[in-house]
Amino acid sequence: MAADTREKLMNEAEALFVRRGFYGTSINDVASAVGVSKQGLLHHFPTKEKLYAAVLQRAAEQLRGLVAESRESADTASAQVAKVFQQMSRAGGSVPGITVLLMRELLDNRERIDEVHQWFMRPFLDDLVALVEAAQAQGNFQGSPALAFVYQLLGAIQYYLISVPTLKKLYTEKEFRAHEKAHYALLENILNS
Amino acid sequence: MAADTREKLMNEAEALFVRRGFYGTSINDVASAVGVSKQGLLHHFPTKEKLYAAVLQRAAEQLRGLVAESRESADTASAQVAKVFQQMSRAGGSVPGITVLLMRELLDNRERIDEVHQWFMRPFLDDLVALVEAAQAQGNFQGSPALAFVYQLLGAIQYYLISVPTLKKLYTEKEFRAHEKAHYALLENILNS
DNA sequence: CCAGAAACCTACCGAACGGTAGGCTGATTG
DNA sequence: CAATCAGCCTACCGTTCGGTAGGTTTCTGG
Repeated sequence: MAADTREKLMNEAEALFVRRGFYGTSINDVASAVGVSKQGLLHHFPTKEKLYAAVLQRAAEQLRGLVAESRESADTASAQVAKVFQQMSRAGGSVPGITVLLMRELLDNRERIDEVHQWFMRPFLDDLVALVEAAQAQGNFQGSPALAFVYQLLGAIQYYLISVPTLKKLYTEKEFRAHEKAHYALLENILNS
Repeated sequence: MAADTREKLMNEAEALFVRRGFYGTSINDVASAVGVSKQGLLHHFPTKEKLYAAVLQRAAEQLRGLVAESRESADTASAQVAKVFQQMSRAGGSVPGITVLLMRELLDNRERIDEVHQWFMRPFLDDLVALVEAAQAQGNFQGSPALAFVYQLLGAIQYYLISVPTLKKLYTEKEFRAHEKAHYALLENILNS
């Protein structure tokens, strides 16, 4: 039951950090959403930063897990790359939330030195770059260095993902659907180069 | 002097909202950074939201101004499009800050209804789409609807921009320079299609 | 020259923040 | 069976938050 509460706290914290960011989320909100007092939370995570770090760490592991999964489920390197980015770009599942967390990290940690920040991005980027380089060695994705290629895709995918709620408000249902379709077609096009 | 203080407050507020976001910025910080008491600030902007809205509005106007400028300085539609995105992707100037503001808006306003939010994005997007459609009518940027094309570029550019501080920490100076060069080359490539 | 508005101040408020102190309870274990 | 300890609680602390009340100075137009 202990690990259960801990996990519930992390789930709720992730959801709230995603929605409102680190400063916009209070540990009281997290705790009461789980049905636990603030001090119950502080028993598991002694400070708010520790809670945030735990959420980030788990998210980073999930991202790397996504790469590992794709590596197993497809045989050619280019298919593996396509699989990873397809998984990331689909709106269902836990990836969009992690995407928002990652973007918030990029925005918030622009100046302060944060060791958490480094292991959050670096291994994931390294995995992706290695995968793309393997595909390039087999003749795919020519024309740009692997990191630039990865970044182009990450940017297009994640920017679109965080824009979805806004786009739904800005455009009619029909317009949005058309844009959604065109967006995925454009990604497919890049992934088949 | 009155308008002067007001402008200084908006400048400082923009810088702090960019660095720490809405929740992470206190009106006290903004005021004392300008050398004014908190109530001096509240005289010009009666609530924190009003201050934030004023900053957003000005940023939106600057973005539209960027499009208007580019429209005058280049003759062909495709050259105008290229000019806009080149201006946006260069790190100097005020665009990166606005970019961060815009991304924070996308992240924070995912659920709450915010009329401010709408005019912040919509006119800028409409301008860009119109420009791209004009270029498409002359044979450029084929293959994707204008909005999807715009979004691909916005995503790649803005995601890279907010990543720069992190990338500088993750990679060596030499690696970063190489990535930077490859990134701009990739953008050029898209803009010449 | 003077009335009034604009600009800015000190003092204060209630609420919410992250965090500490210390107690209770039920399961584990020597 | 006693001791421990994780798990969780109530009560409280100092600080900071956005915002109000009300006064003072400075600029400005008739």
